[in-house]
Amino acid sequence: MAIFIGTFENKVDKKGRVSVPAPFRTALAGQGFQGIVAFPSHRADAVEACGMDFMEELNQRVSGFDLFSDDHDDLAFTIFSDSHTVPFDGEGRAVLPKELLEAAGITDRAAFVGKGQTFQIWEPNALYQVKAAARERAREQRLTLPANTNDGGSGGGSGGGAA
Amino acid sequence: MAIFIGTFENKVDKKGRVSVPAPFRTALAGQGFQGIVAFPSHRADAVEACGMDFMEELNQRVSGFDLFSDDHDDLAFTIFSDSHTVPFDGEGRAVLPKELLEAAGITDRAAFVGKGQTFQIWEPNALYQVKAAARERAREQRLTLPANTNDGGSGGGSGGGAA
DNA sequence: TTGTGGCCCATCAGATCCCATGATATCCCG
DNA sequence: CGGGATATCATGGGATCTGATGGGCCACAA
Repeated sequence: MAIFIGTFENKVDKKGRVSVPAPFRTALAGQGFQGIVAFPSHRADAVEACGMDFMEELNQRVSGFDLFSDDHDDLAFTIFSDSHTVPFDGEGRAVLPKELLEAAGITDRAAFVGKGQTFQIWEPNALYQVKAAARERAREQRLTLPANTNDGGSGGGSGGGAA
Repeated sequence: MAIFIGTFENKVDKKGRVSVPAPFRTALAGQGFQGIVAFPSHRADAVEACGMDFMEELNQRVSGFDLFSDDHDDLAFTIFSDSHTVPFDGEGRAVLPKELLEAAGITDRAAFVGKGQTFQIWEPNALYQVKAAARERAREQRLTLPANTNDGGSGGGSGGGAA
C-alpha cells in the first residue's frame, strides 16, 4: 500500500487542474486506476484523498457486514456517496470537483499533505494555520515520538513546500 | 468486481430514458449482460441497482452457503422476484420500470449514488435530504471506518510500492 | 391503422489529451 | 570542486473526444 509523506503546494489553473505532487503520483503508480479518490473531510475544511486500492480495501471491509444490514447501508452510504474518482491527465494533474474545492475553500492554490495511507488537500493558508496550532500543542504537551527512528524529526515538520 | 463510487444526477426524458453515469457503465463493462438489475429498496424510497454479476453472486450465496441468515435468505428471494433487468440503449441509457420510478418518487430527474458493490437511484431532493442527515450523523458520531487488522503483517515495506 | 417501444443520428457542452515552455534539481565531466 | 548538460516537474493553452440529451424513424403488436 502506498504511503504519502510530506507537504506540497501547487497551483490550480483556470481549468481547475492541479498537479498532484510527483512523490504522491509515484506512490499511486502500479494501481489499476491512474488517479485519486477524493471526498470531503467531516472533521476539517479539507479534501481527503487516497488511491483506488484503498477504496477497494474499504469495500472489502464493508462487505464483511451482512449485505442489506443497517450497518452496511449506513457505512457504504457514508463512504461511497460523497467520493469522487479523479483521474490524472497525461501530466499527472487532477481536476477536483468544484463542490470539494468550495468545501475546502480552495481557489487558486492547493496544499497537499501526506497522512500515510491517505493525504489531504487544503487551502494553503488554512493548512499552515492548523499546522502551526498543532506544532504549538505538541510543544506544550511535550509530545515525543518513540525513539527508534533516525529520521523522524523531519517528518512532522514543515516539509519544504515549493515556495 | 468493480465498485460504484460517487453521486450523479441525470435527466429523465419524456420517453423515460436516463443516462446511466459513465463511471457506472465503465464499472459494468465486461459483464455478459450490458445493463443493470433494478429492484425496490425495502428500507428507503429509492431504487436499488447492481450489475448482473452481483445478482449471480447473490444467487450463489443464497443457494449454496450459509452466509445468509434466514431473514436474509427470505430477503434475497424477495429481491429476485421484484427485480427487473434493464438493458442499456446504444447511448448507455436505461428505461426504468414505471413501478420502480413511482415507488421512488422519481419524475423528471434521477440521482445515482454509488454504494460500493451496488448503487441506488433516488429522486434528487429526497436523496439530498437523506445525505445531509447521514453527514450530520457521521459528524456527530465520529463515524469511523472499521480498523483493518490484517494489513500490518505483510510489512510496511511492501517491496512493490517503489519509492 | 394506431400506439408503444427500440434504435439510430444530431447536437452542445464539458472533460480530456497533446504539445509547448520555463524553472529547478540532478548528474556527469573536466 | 565547479560548471555545464540533462532530466524531471509544474504549468499554460489549444485541439479533440466523450458524455449527456433530444428528436425522429422503423418495427412490432394490438
